[in-house]
Amino acid sequence: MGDTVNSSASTKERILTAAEALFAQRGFEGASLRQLTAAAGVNLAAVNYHFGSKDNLVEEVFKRRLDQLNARRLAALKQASGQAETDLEAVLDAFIRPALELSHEGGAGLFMRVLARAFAEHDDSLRKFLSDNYGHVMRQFTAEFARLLPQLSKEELYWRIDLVTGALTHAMSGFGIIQRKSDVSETIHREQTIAHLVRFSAAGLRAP
Amino acid sequence: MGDTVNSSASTKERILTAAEALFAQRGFEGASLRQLTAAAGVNLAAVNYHFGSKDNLVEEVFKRRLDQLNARRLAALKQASGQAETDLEAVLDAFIRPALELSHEGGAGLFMRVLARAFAEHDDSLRKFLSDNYGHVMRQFTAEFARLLPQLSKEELYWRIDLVTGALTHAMSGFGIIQRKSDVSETIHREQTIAHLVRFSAAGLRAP
DNA sequence: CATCGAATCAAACGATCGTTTGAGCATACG
DNA sequence: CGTATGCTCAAACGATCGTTTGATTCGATG
Repeated sequence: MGDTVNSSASTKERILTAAEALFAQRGFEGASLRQLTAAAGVNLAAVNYHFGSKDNLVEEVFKRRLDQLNARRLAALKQASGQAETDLEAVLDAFIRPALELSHEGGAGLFMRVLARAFAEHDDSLRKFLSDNYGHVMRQFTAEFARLLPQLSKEELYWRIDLVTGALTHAMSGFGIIQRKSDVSETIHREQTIAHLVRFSAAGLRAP
Repeated sequence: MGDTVNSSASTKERILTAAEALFAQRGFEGASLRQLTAAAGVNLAAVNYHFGSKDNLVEEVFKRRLDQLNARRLAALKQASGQAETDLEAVLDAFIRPALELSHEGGAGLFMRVLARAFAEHDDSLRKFLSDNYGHVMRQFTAEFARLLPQLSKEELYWRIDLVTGALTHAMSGFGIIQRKSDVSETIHREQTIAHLVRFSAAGLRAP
């Protein structure tokens, strides 16, 4: 296993990139700072020097990608809801596409596995962290869904959005039975995944 | 934090029960044998004596619950598909209900968080393990879904079952925004969860 | 050129990890 | 009674963990 980082990047960037990939592979506790710094090609002490602690590094890895995801989702939602006739599929696409795009790009493109793992870690401090960094985006999407699905009660709507999130997280984690075939490009596979998710979710949201 | 185990159970049982709860809380690598044996009220060496290694213990924890889940799902499917007119909702109930029941009972009732975490861990050996222990059950459900949804191509069907699994896993992990309110009993909350999952999934499976 | 501060380095720190050891205890069997 | 067997126990093993230290390097600044 060779280095996976661009040696021209700054030490901080190289640590973040290597950490993202290694956390996705081995988990937060399973990935040691020695493995991490070796993969990044930096000194062991660099993590504590630049980030203070391993926990802070974990938080920075999250923040970096969550900020991207939030920004792309909001931009996509703004465009979708700006149309003359906004439809449910367009809003779902704005919700789903940025997440899947981020899970296939950037460094080793493994951030979403990290996120899926974090979902399973499931402690309250993480819940609060995600709520603080995610809440306003989810509220905007929820409002748009509520406008498009006026027949649903608030509780019913929350439930269904939650289930859409579950299906999306599962698809992003790459754990499902569906594996990309070698004769299908990654881009095409992603588009198929998005199409399946949007169709399935739209029907689920519209359920009688 | 006091002991959480019945002191009358055998050492092996007490280890399994404590391990299930602690793995769910702290993860497989985060939960140490010293925490685990202390919670179980047994000696540190007891794990290696009875299970050989920590890895074997993890596997036993999985096997114990997966066997239960498989048996209940197959029994429920047999009953559902034995009806004169089997409908999609009944098969989905047979798929979903045993999983949610198991996630709310047994020891601290936390096994499904362990499973959800394992989904996120996501390495190939685990995939193979789950495939070996899960495969025949999933094949039976898939066959029944295929009979009830003849308009779907095989690939389309696999995709949608996978998304149902994602929604179910997410709901089981308890991470969603929906929290049980204190004035709702656990049983009622579970029934509501099942109802939402079945309705959402049925619509998703039937999507045009 | 001299000096200062940021960055990097090898080395070591104490803590904790999974596992092993060998003695001690209890019950069952001849 | 003597011994064999299954189990529990305190203690220790080496390995690895995150973190800290103090020296060293290096470019920028006065």
